[in-house]
Amino acid sequence: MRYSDYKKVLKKHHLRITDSRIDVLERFYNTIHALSFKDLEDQLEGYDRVTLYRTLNSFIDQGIIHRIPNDTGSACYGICFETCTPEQHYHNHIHFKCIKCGYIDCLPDTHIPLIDLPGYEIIDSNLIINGICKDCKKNAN
Amino acid sequence: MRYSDYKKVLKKHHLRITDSRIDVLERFYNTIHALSFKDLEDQLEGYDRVTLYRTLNSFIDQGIIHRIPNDTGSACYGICFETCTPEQHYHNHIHFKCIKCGYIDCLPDTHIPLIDLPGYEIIDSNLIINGICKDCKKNAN
DNA sequence: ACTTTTATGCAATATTATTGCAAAAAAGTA
DNA sequence: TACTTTTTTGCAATAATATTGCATAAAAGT
Repeated sequence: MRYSDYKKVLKKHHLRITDSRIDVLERFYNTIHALSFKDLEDQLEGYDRVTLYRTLNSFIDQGIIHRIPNDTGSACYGICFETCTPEQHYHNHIHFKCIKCGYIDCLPDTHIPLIDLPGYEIIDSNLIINGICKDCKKNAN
Repeated sequence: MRYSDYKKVLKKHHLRITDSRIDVLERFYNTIHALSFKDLEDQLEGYDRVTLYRTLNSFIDQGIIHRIPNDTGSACYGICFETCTPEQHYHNHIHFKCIKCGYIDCLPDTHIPLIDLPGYEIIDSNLIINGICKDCKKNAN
């Protein structure tokens, strides 16, 4: 993806073209893992922390990225595949968190099984699977 | 449950009997929802924040409670059903988070469907379903 | 009753996230 | 392009969440 493509993504999601948005977007498109705030902060020196937080929030609001629940306390963010709009996030892929390398990956070809919960109204669901990823299994021996 | 029962729980999990552990345990047994740190702090005045954090951590280590991932950044804790030991947490029930009242509930009679992820080694999984709980549906009209 | 081990409270510090506001940059318009 | 309006940025301050070290207190073991 090139600068002009990132611009298109931002335009499509009704966001102004700014340096930090282009750079953050580039990080998401060129990283196979989900990114934490800290990842972005380390990789994008020069921007104020506040700017990065606001950039992430604008992306979430506009359906460019989604927040991935995490029991460690610090949120992670994954890029949304084609389906999300400013009106609603539509993704129900599984997230995998590797306990060795710590990376969280979106598994785009998976989907969370439908669950029937009588009496409850289900809006969406998050499935995070913990385990050991392919790379870490390979490197184990 | 009475004081003597809470004592038994703590003993079974190799923890000393202290006031804060008894009181925190009581809160978990007498609350149908999962509890956040803030909930406990509000409900158990008189204990230092640090003591409450350490009490929660000792409960997690010993398999009395489990941490529930939460995309808001502040962790929630649910009590473990009979199955957990200091060696390993064994629970794979579904968690339900109501977007109206904000409460997270453990659904003890459910279980997370087994997922097959070729190449990955799965250790455990967390499924959090967001929606509207029975109570809030009832109160809606 | 005494000793050993563990937990608690306090103070300090670290980490993560948000807000207000003036200056800078982007987008819209003539 | 020059000008205006709107939004974004950086800085400083502050809030919210979590951890550590250490002396004292309490629990458990003998």
